[in-house]
Amino acid sequence: MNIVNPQGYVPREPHEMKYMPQHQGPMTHNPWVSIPPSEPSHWTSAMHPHAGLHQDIKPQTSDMLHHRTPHPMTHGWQPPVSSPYNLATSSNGSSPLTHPAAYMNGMLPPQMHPGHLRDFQCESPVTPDHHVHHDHEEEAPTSDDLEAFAKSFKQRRIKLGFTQADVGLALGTLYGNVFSQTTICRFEALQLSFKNMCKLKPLLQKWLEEADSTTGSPTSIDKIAAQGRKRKKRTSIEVSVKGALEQHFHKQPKPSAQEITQLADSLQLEKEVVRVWFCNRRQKEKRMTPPVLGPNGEQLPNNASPGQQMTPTPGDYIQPRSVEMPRELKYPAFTHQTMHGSPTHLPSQHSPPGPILSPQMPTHSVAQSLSVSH
DNA sequence: ATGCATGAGCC
DNA sequence: GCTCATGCATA
Repeated sequence: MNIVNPQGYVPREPHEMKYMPQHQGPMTHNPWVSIPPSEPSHWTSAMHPHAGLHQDIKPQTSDMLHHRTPHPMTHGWQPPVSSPYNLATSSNGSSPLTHPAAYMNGMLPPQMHPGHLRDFQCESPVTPDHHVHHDHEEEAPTSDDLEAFAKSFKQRRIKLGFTQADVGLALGTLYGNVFSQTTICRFEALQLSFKNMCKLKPLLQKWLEEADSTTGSPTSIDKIAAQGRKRKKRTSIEVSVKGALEQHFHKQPKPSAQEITQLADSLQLEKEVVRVWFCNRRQKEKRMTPPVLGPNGEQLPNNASPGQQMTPTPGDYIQPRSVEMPRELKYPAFTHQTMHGSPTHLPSQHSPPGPILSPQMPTHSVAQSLSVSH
């Protein structure tokens, strides 16, 4: 009763098209709708495990810029009408949303490496020869820095009249790395991993500088609509079922394949759904983990300190990639409440039954170390 | 703003 | 199969 689409991908309702690019072809509808379900029981993998145009795979380089329709729109950018912001706070009547794009055509600032953001290290975000003395340190932001930056970023972004989506897009045209509204949103809300925050900060910082120095968006709005891949329709898990999952999560954050199968079976969910749920739950845990603050307010790496890890079992995954915390190590002091300027809604689903099993200590941290596999 | 999903990289 | 970065779709 809890699953929305028991049989896999479901054709999307047309009305769901949220943000359609203004100048998109009239029939650029949901890609996956039109694709004939050759595999009724499976959503994606069956289709084309490897198409060349996955939009998920970030178009690292600026090639996406070149896909753009060649219209000479220097001013083609139109303020997102849907955005409550654009008109909002432009104190000066001058609309900031127009501007001759200086280096919008895929030119990448020297310091950016479009293709290798993943390799970015918080420790060395910039090349040594690029030691500018901005009033912002790009070398190794502390979580305080990040928090402050994120906050001011959001503020200024709004002032300038841009939406999160605008920014994400602009990053694409400017540096060749497009990001979604989601990501920008999470950045502002500090809901990314520390490392990820570090990675994005310089980009956003740069954008910000651009944005308010030019008072406009150098962007050409171009949405490379999602194309190609078919995406499974989001499964909606019933509250009660979620409760059950949560419960299991507390007992066992990393259930074995068999346990998953079992659980899936008893909850009448697809195994994959359950597996993914746990993955996501763990991921979420990592960022929502209560700031395990030390006595003086110092924080402890709730991110499962790789350094101090005792004996990782094969099944236990210990951040292989550089996830080194900066000296300050203050990572997720980030909590939804702290950051979100709007105390408007505290996600009810977000407050997990924390106090249920472990009133005494951070369960997850422990769980993280306790490898459960096998 | 966030839940569920995808895919790369790694083990 | 896991983590992690990221995003579509949706509440």
